[in-house]
Amino acid sequence: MNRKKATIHDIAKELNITASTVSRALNDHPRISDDTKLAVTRIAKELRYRPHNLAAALRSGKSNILGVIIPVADRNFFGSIVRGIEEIANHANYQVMICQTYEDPKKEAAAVQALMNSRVDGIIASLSKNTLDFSHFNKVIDEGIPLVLFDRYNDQLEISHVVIDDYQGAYKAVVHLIQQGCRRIAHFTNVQKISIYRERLRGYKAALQDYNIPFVPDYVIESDMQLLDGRRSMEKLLTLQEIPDGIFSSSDLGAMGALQVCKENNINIPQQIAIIGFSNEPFTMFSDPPLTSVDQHCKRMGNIASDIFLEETKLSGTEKFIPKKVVLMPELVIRKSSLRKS
Amino acid sequence: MNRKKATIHDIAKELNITASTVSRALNDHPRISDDTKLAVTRIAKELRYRPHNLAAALRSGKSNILGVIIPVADRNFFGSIVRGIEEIANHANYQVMICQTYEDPKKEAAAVQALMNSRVDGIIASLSKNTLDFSHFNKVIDEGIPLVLFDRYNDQLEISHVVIDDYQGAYKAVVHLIQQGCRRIAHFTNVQKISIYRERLRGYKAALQDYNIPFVPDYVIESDMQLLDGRRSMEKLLTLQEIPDGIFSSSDLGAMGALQVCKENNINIPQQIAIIGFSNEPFTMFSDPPLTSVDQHCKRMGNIASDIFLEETKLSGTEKFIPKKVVLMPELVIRKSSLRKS
DNA sequence: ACCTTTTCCTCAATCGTTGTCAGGGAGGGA
DNA sequence: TCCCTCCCTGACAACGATTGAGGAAAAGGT
Repeated sequence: MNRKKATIHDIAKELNITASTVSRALNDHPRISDDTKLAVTRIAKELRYRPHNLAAALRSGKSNILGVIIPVADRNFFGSIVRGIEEIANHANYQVMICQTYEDPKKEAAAVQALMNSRVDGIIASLSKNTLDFSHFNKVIDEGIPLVLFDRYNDQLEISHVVIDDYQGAYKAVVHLIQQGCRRIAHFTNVQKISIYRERLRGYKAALQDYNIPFVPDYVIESDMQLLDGRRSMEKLLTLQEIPDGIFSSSDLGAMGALQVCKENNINIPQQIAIIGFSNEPFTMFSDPPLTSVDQHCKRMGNIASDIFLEETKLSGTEKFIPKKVVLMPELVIRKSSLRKS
Repeated sequence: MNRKKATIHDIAKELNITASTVSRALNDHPRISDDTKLAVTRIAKELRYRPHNLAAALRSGKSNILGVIIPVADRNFFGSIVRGIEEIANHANYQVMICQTYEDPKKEAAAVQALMNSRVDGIIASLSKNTLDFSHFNKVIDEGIPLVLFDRYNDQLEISHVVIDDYQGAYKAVVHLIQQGCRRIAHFTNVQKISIYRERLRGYKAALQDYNIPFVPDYVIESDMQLLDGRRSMEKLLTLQEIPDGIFSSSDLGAMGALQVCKENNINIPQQIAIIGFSNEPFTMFSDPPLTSVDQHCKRMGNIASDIFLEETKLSGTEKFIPKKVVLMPELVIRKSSLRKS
């Protein structure tokens, strides 16, 4: 019977008042008497009234939707981020709209456009690995829509962002290796397009220097750092005259690949070669030996990104917010793959 | 300068035509001349016109938003599902809106409500573990909004859903154990509220029966099947007079816990005890020995859920769709934790 | 009794698009 | 020449909510 949904007009008619009053009553407007508010909410319940977010959004210019752009949803890191974002956003009464870029800059631009068309109140995003042209993000800024980037960032941009201190993370990891007695430390890194990998490399070099360990170019191997890449990189290392006695990989998968190859060659980990990964993916704790890794506090990163968005939203309208940068200190999670002395 | 966004009216004014015509031109309406279409798109680009999805949604009653409800985003299973859903939905021009329930039925009901208020065109959801009251889902059905459940399902409902054949998955796993020579096979399961665990238990029992292996109640252990639960369960098993020689766990984490305890007790895996998990989480391939597990084809499940949604959307309006059930055959991924004979 | 304040509510416009209905102009057939 | 189509476009009213301005009634002060 009640096929059609009830609107504020229906409530208004029922009570012989206007829709305006109903609207204000429902929004707890101070200049509406408690009596009417009560009556309105009562009838609203009776008629099973449900607010029409779209209509409200259209009129008010506020959709209460937060757009999130991630490379892929099925990686622990991004899943955790999404969780962290949603946790906070939801409490502030925002719905989260998700887009995946699959690391494709074109899809990234399309996602931005789609979210803008949906009139999201803000966007939280992580750059795709291959993004070089950032004009789609500038559009967002130009429109005055709060934008927060996380993890992957580019210094050309002046946008709020939350990242971890990749430099420190790498530094800590390498220092730990040194303290465990490693002197020939290799490093797996990605092509140097994206700042996080540059920073980690920088941290790696700095640690070596601080401990007077010579930097050996042959020990730095570039790849995509997936499992297979890690294996190949390790195999390459094994052909050197001076085989490394420690590896700091910028990805956990890369580290795992190396670990597998070492085991297959009966190389003792950590005694002969100590290994450290990056990201603290869930699988790191289950390998044998468990893999030491650098934790990025993913969920927290998501929380903070949401917080920044909310802040900027609040400020919005007054004047343009100055970009805010939050740097989280990563945490070295020490496990057996790097622990020589117990 | 162009602070305000261009609307179809702006385009119309520019060309001395009406907004209706512009709208039709942009939507490639057949009764608009190619000339006007061209002119419109040209001016549209010039004015940087961007469609206002909300306005269109309000008017047309179609938001092109698909709601997704999952327990949590930071678990591989659900991340993959989300990815699978978005992949398809995005191609069909839908945006995906995400809600997490954290396994809380109240949050689940709230999520349904929120999505309905956002006038999503459909909802894809997985039940929270503790949901017993399904009225919020019935509301969705009553409103005629396509609803698709995945993985976790309840037979009280008559709703389209896509699940894997948990019975077969379990059956295959246990048969594999038997073929590897196991005769005393234990099973880790969850409390029996949710059908997937009941089905797996059923498959377990059936396999035993088919191979004339007696069912030993002591070998079935109920828990939440997290890592620690798995450990405790294994410890419990080790106190029995007849220690099992095979374990089929309904979760990978549970299996991992058992595996850890076995290794700590110098029990050879798989020779003394063979172990199989369920879900084929990423970490299963990295443990030592790698863990045999049952793959659920998560991403594919997401794809199919999206497909069903799209189908129902197409049918919608004609008559009510009959609920569709898709059952995926799970795949036993055999790794060393269960492989005795090479 | 009169004027001022408060308190509470109504009016009407508006957000950007789309669907319906009607109409103008060109072209063809008789 | 007239009428009938066929194409294309215009006009207008929704969709459901919010918002600012304005006004009636009640309350308060002198």
